[in-house]
Amino acid sequence: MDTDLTLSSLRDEGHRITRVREEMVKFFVESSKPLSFGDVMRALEEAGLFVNKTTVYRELKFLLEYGYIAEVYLYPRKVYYELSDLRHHHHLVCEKCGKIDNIINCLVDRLERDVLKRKGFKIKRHTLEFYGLCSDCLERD
Amino acid sequence: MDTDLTLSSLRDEGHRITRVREEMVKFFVESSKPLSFGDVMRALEEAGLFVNKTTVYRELKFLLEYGYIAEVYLYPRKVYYELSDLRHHHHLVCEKCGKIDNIINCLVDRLERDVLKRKGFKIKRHTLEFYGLCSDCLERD
DNA sequence: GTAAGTGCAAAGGTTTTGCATGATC
DNA sequence: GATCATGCAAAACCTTTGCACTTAC
Repeated sequence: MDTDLTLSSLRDEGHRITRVREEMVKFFVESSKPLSFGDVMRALEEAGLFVNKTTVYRELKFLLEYGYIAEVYLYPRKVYYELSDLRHHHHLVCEKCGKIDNIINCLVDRLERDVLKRKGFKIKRHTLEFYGLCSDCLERD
Repeated sequence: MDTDLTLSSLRDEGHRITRVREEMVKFFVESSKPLSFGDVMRALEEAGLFVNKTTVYRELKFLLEYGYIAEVYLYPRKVYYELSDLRHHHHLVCEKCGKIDNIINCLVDRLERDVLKRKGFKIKRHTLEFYGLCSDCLERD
């Protein structure tokens, strides 16, 4: 999804396009990794938009509510947000530098059928996060 | 690990065994699922121990610090704790009733070798959580 | 007796709410 | 101009800290 398409979609659904909304959508579309509340605040400031934190919290909630972004919970105890229409993927979290990367291959589907059979649990979705050392930190070791 | 062994281990490491510590260790040993801060508070009250929340937070921190329990982050935005010496496993979280169950088979190891090869990311650990409907909620549907 | 655990109150951090003002359509 | 977005202050919520008191060893 690109920024303009997303904004059109928002407009079509009857939502207003404010400066903050526009910038935040842009950040999410252009980001290759999940963004925290702080990441968004910082990005807005860097774009010259000095917005109140309440507004950012409300906008995140808005984008969540209308399904444009999704929440991701990563160690240590932090909430991140990312576009919800990304291809199903998982995260690589470097435990040294904190860098987050995505991997888009998911081999868990087979497991899911197995779990339903063994536990009678109908899986609707899953999260899979890997923690370790990114290639940069591996080299520096 | 059983309760007495864990308490002996704590004693051997020079830690004191208080009533709160003893009960909390017991809860964790006997629980088949991760416990939240609130779960622990409630369990203590049910055992007739009306303990200050500060004490519970401190005890959780203590058990974490000495590696007796580990943190688990589950939707929606909640921290849980579980024994850290459990066999490697994953969680089944029912999105309707909130019940949490464990599954002890992990087929992700193969994936990890793959990720190192493709991304140069050295995986040290991973978390895998399944969200869906437990067998009880499936039946009631 | 000493070191560690506990309770209470207060402080920190993060997220939400209420209400008056401002912007978008 | 009606509705939605925003800023500010205050509240709510969760977790931690400081300090005096108590308990385990």
